[in-house]
Amino acid sequence: MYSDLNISEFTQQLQNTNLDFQTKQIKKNDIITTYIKNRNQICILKKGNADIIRYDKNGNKTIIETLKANDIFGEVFFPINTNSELFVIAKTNCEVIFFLYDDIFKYRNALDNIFFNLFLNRTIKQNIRIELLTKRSIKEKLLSYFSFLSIEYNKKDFTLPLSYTDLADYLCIDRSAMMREIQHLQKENIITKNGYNIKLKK
Amino acid sequence: MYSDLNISEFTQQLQNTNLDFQTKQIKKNDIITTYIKNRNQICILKKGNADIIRYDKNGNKTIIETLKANDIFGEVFFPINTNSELFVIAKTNCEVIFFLYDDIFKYRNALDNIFFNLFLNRTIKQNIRIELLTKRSIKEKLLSYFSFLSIEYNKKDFTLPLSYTDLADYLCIDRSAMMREIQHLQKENIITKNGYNIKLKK
DNA sequence: CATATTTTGTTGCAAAAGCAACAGAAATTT
DNA sequence: AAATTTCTGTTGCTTTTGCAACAAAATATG
Repeated sequence: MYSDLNISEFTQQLQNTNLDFQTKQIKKNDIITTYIKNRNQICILKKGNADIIRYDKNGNKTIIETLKANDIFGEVFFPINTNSELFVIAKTNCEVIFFLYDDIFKYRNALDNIFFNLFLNRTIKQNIRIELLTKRSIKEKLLSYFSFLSIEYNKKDFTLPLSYTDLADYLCIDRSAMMREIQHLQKENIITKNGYNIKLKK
Repeated sequence: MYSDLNISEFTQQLQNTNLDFQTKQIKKNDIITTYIKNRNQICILKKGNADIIRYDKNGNKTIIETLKANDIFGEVFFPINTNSELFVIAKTNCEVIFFLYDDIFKYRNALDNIFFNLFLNRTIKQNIRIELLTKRSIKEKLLSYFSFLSIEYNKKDFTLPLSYTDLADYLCIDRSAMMREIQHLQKENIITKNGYNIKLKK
């Protein structure tokens, strides 16, 4: 999309640095990687096609992302969440370069690092959004959102940073249907609510 | 999230470069920017909160992204689509730094540029995904997806790069409901379909 | 501080989407 | 090339979600 990418040239450049990386061949239908908290892997798909997928408790498969040659992926980009294990599956035979975030980070200067981090934070934020939007019901969307807030604030009770009207717009659902679902969550004793204050009861 | 961001330090560093940028104060509820094709703006929100929003033809507002201090945004990250004009609205008084992609790009060396582009392409890809997932109905999700393929291939007819089963997983919808909707699109004469071949009739 | 505007909370009803099931086609494996 | 597996196409039924509407509460504005 933006400018020319030449991964094989890039790979050659890599050889001339001290940057640690590994290249692997992966067979069709095999697992390229699973996202593991704190490993902070960054991968580049050099050849082939792959999917980042998740199965939820109802057995629904979600394709989180489809990957093709030159795509970058890895748990660095994904805020790992207890409820979901992510797999990257080779759809065809693949060639993959594996890095660690910290190794790449060392290779950058001060001004670059700021941009690097702004990009990284942006992509993590987008992934949170995608994680919410891929949930199949209003209830799951809400619970995932509350769970993210709970992790962010490191508390079981927190104040919504959004009005309910805005929250519905953010989750792309009908506000009245959302309010109904919040009532259900209270009746089922999963949350308590007091104005914008939400408490997760588990 | 990853490492320490210090935007005011960053701003000072910027003063010592020849990088072109502008800083503006924007009042609450004012429009910070609209996304305009080919302007390739990159912005950093230095202070305040803002939303990236879209109104669809039914008047549904969608919050595409919520922005807070240190967040990066701009049309560089968004594949602009004829159906949707995006606005960035200040939720509080804001201070914003404006750059152009090309100016920032000049400031980077060869190895960096590859990573820079990989990041950029990744974020664009995520935005496409978010764009699809924020659509309110199966019909709109399908039409948006077809529209993206049509733009990517630069043709009104194209072959799906996914099975129908996978497409449903990608769009997070039920396969049978999706097939039913594809039938409707054919009956309404909006598309023709022959196996994995789709033609947009407009 | 009185008035206007926006947001919340709620409901009955309509529409959309999901679920289950299965036959036939296509693709893959042995 | 036969057998197995996966995918498509379809349908009736159920559940979920959206829509419309409105009163009460909260917030913003002159």
